[in-house]
Amino acid sequence: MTVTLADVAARARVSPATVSRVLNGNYPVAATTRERVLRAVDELDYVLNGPASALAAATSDLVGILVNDIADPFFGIMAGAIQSEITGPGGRAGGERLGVVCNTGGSPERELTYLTLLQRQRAAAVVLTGGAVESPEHLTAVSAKLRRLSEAGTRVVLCGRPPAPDTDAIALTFDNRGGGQQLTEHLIGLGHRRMGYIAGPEERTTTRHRLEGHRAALAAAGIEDDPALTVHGPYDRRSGYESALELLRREPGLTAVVAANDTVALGACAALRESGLRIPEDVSVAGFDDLPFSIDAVPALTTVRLPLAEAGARAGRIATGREEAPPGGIATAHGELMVRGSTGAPRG
Amino acid sequence: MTVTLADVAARARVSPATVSRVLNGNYPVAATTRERVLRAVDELDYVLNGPASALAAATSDLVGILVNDIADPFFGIMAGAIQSEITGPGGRAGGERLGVVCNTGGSPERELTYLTLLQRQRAAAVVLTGGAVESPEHLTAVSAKLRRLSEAGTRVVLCGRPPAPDTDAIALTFDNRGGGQQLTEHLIGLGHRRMGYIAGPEERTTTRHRLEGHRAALAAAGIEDDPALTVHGPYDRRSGYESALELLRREPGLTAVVAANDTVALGACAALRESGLRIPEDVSVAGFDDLPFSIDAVPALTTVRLPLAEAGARAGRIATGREEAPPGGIATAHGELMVRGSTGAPRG
DNA sequence: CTGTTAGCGCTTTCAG
DNA sequence: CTGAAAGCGCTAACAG
Repeated sequence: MTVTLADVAARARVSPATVSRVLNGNYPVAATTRERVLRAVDELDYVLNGPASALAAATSDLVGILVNDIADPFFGIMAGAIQSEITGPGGRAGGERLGVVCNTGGSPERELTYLTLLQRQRAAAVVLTGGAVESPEHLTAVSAKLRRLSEAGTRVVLCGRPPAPDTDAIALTFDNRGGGQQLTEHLIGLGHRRMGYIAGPEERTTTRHRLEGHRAALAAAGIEDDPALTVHGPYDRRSGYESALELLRREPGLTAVVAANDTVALGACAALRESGLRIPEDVSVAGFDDLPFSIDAVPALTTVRLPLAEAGARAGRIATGREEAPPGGIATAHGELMVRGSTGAPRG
Repeated sequence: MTVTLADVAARARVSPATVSRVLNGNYPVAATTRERVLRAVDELDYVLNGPASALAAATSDLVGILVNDIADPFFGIMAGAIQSEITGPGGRAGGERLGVVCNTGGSPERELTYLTLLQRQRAAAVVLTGGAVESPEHLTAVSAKLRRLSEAGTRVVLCGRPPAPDTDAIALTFDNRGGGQQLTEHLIGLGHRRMGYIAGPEERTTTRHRLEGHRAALAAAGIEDDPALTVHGPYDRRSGYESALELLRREPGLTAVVAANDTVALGACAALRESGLRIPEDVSVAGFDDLPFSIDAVPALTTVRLPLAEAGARAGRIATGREEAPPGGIATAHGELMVRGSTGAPRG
């Protein structure tokens, strides 16, 4: 029914082994033989059977990319960069790898499920993006899974995620702490003293690191860190909107709002505006990530640019073995402060 | 080295077939035997070999989702909805399907490549999202590929994409033409007569349909369709920015700009603002899609909301056989006009 | 309800 | 440089 490698072999009048060799291109084959085989492949419209090939070779051309939220450009940009480095010539059979992105929705269970699914597929590599959940059980469960994957020959790369202790995973992290600190220092430099902070979900590393940077800046400037001025919520617009309102309620004298990321910042802007406050005259607002839409906010958002695409591309290359792992298996990329219209000196 | 089904069988003191049966859960097995097997699986930390299983069963648990641009929330929202309906219990082995998204970058070649890769993996289903490229060669190539996939038992679903003639593909399309028409009718109703149109890439169906709707509205109102007032470009912010400038150059008397989608509209807004024009007092602006950020534009964007998540979820269910295909294999979802602050009556 | 027996289609030594 | 043969790990009849 469906065309198999044996059919191709018959048509090209060679053995199946030879066909396999030309398809995989990893073994010397006479030019004329190769051509004959290729012609037969073409004429029969043959497509290699991936599962059979993966079974025999004990590894597949699949590369999994895990993201927390596929609808969020933060992950979309990284995933796109990773995938474009992965897909293309260089895989085993037929020379093509299959880079696929899996959406965990931020759920630790789904992350584990996907990891198992990819392990089951004997994936060639797995790239995990975005902050990790810090619950101890999940951390050990993920580490164990990653170790098992490594043992089975799957390359594991973390992109924009802190290193996983006790694993062979290569980590390309972002300096969220440093970025957060820079941002708050900028605000302090403008004269702000009463600043609200809209943080991400409590248990994520990204949240914690950005917040730590913020607090480090406050401490360095001798500003008291009032716990009432920090509110946690998901990384979405709605959280920004509601948290900004809550902060205003708690401290009407606020002169600036620092948000966990750009999306949250946009929500905060909406809330402030609806409360009759001007940005930045009455309240300054800052975000994080510098996603494409941030420059279109009115006023344009002050934020910290993260090299999302660059890190993703590098992760993709490392995952496919086309680039060396960084020394020690860890590399840190720094953010760049982008000062724009949404921050200014406080009133009075 | 790695644990196989035979190891589990040995430990549970049953035959490999029995282990397979409890794992696939598609065959009666005594409760006590099942339990014994499950325990062995657990103790051995056994993970099914996907390729072997797929080879033997002649189908895999992979479901591919093709998107044009993974960094664009338009696709992210659809892909997320599709994937969440796909992943989860219901697959063959171990009860889990692997929904994976593939980023074509809008390139017809990469689309075909991914399709071949998925065919090679014996994917259970494939969902293609977003507008298709209309070049005749590509159209026939894709149709041929989809036919081949269907023949091999892969379910094919199109989501937000026009039907593919001569294939068995189920199509869930959007009424882009109707949406475009409504939007322009709204502008005409406000009194606009000189409107610029920033269209998407020339060869895509989505572009053509939205433009046709716009023109239909013009024609119905007896407004001449000046070709100079339509500019084509990619579906990105930059195109919106530059095209708006170009339109202004061609027709300084413009009172409204209709954009191919929200992202383009945002770019246009930036250009207008920088040209010293107020929105909507001097120029009205409208988008399409109603992506989450559109409500945060200042002023909020008038646009057409498309049921992205709903369509994606349905596509996911159809792809996994949990929902009937619509009659005739085609269903059309309509957009909803969202009138917001970015459109108003023209000057004078 | 459970075991036995053939493969699924490819890769990979091992010989030539 | 090419062929023959032995599986890879699982599923699916077919018996029992």
